[in-house]
Amino acid sequence: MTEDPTCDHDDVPPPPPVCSAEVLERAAAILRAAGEPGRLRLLELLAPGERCVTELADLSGDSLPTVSARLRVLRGERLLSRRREGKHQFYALADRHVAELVQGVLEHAAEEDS
Amino acid sequence: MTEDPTCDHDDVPPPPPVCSAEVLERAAAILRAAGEPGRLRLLELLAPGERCVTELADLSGDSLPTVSARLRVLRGERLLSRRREGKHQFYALADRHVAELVQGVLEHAAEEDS
DNA sequence: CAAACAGTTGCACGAATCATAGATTGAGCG
DNA sequence: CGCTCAATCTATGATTCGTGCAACTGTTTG
Repeated sequence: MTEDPTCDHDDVPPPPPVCSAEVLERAAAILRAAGEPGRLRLLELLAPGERCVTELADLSGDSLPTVSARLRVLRGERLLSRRREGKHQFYALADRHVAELVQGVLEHAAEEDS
Repeated sequence: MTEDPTCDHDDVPPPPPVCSAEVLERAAAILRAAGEPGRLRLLELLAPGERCVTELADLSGDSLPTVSARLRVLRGERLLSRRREGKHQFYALADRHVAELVQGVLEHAAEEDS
């Protein structure tokens, strides 16, 4: 916690960038929401297009309350949008930004499968 | 868990994509590692270039053991690389993929600051 | 070799998280 | 109106996670 890092560096390379704490918290929340296998699978299933909850439960093989809870978290972080049609509730990825994020991490994980 | 989703869909829009469970788990682990404000801040601080642990502790304002633990998690998920020089341990982002991921989420979070 | 500095690790505690089951709301249909 | 299906909400229990404190490893210097 010293003001001078005590490092032998005479040339402190780049200045501290640091972005606001709120943005940091928001970004972390988004990552954490997607950082669970069950929820990430839902995002993957929604990549091609919207789905209703029952479909998602069927495709993922998880119980309906569980899927609903996962969707709730994802929507809470604004990663998903919701649309009502009859007695079905259709979920979809919120925007292209989300789609790219998911696709990016999935690719990266697939590459370094080692 | 019925074979037919019971939805009124006669045209099941796109076929299920689904990627392997291991890849899903890996990707989730990566996201979860970055999905904590403290660790995300470290990633942000490392974006311009490598830093030693003491520097990072000083810049972030957190205790040295805390920073070390955070770095340990990030390196465990292969988000960081480590280099030894004298009695200093230098950490850096593992590859450009990580840098893009961090930058992407940070931008997205900054935009929808609403 | 001993001292000082840079980092790491082990342990315990408090906090947040996730899955399960059961009750509940809400929308269509006979 | 009563029934059924779709989905969400509530409460509980187990687990994981992050941090602080202290002890320890490893490296340089006198």
